[in-house]
Amino acid sequence: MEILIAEDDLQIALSLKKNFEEEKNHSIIAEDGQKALELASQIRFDLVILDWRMPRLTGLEVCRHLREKGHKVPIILLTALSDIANKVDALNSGADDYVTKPFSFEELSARVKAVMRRYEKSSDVIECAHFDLVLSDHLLKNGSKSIKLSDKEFELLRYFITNRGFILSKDQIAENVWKIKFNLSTNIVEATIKNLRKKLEEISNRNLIRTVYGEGYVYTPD
Amino acid sequence: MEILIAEDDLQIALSLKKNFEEEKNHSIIAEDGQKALELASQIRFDLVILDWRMPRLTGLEVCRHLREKGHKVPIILLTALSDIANKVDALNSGADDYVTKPFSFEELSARVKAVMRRYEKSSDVIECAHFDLVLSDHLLKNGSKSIKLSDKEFELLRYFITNRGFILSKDQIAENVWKIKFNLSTNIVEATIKNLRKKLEEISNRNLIRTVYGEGYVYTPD
DNA sequence: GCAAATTATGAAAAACTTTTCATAATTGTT
DNA sequence: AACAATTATGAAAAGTTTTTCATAATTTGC
Repeated sequence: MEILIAEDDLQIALSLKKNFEEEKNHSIIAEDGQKALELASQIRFDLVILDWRMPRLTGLEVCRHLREKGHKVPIILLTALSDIANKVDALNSGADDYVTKPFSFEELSARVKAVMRRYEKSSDVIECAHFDLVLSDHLLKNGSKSIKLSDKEFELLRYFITNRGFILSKDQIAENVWKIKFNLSTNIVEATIKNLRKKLEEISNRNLIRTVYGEGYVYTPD
Repeated sequence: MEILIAEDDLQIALSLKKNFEEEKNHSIIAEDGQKALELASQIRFDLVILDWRMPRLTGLEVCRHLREKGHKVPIILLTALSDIANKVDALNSGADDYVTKPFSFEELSARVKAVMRRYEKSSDVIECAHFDLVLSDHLLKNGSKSIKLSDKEFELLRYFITNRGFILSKDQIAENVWKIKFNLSTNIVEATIKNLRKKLEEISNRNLIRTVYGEGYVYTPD
């Protein structure tokens, strides 16, 4: 992992660098805000750690500039200040998290992991028990097979997955997937569920969508 | 937004509920960990707030159980403890964030917003200069409009975006987007570029795909 | 076990997407 | 400016997806 450490206190910066290196991560130190902004604009980092108080540009300013330019890199702010207004500012500036000084490397590391987990989780693939769902490709995948879902099948499955374990009525499904106030004169939900079930069966050899008579359907991944 | 507040101190719980309601959010209070787990398993919440110290099950235990069952709902832990080990535990348990008691509603609210922002934005959206591209929906969006791309248009645009600034030959495009060894007897690339250009023009009022005569096409977002 | 309600399914119809093809417009070269 | 090559475009043809509809199968309560 490539980390940018923006911190003017060289003692802290070097200590962080050493600790990150023990975790097999590579880091680059920027000694002021301006340098940090330049580096982050030129090099692709996996994580940016910004000290709040720095010469030339504060961490908050660097963070805002990066977000304005559309950079999505995970950012953690280090702040020596403990008052609430600043914490609120930090989170509203587009930073993903902040750590209050003084902190142990252990605490920073836990926050880094949490932030990275969030970024990874919100990735393009939802890993389900019996298959992976590739969001941007609308593709069901397992080790050997790969099945393309139609638009409606995909949206239906996504709705089921985000509400796994809950009974979803046909009205609810129609409203959320088809975005129509449900009009009982159609059985489009049943028809699409039939097609989705067929593809889910093909990939998982299971019936993952259970019918609850009179109430609706439940998606149960187990 | 539907919020679950798990907090045994009724005074705190009711104060949170009142504050959330002022922000037009609906909340349900669970007075112990067991209740919280049951509610979260039955009802679909947009956010779960768990007090650390609760009768029957601690917030941490509720959090772990929910994550084990595959629930992806955003979770924020409230902790009265300030020692590092617990903060680390909190983030490693699958919670998205934690707030240390005592806290102001303002601080909790900022954290809620940060957590929700992360869940919503995630990496499902590529923010381009003149529009957003929603990957899973194959949708071009700006403030006012929303245009659906067909599968091929989407894959073509994604290929252009990931290779912005580079001239891409028709052979390259055909090989990467259509996954066919190119067979010069078709003008499918030109045809699809025409349609994609029309939609990009509609959303951005610009010709973002430039033709380089004899060489190919370049996507230039500026 | 029967009747009423509900859900499942195959197939036709309607609506879209993708591809092809013929022709028009543009570009670079001489 | 004229030409040859390349790219753009409208429209038809082929292929998919979405929706509808009629009928079959299943479930629940009596």
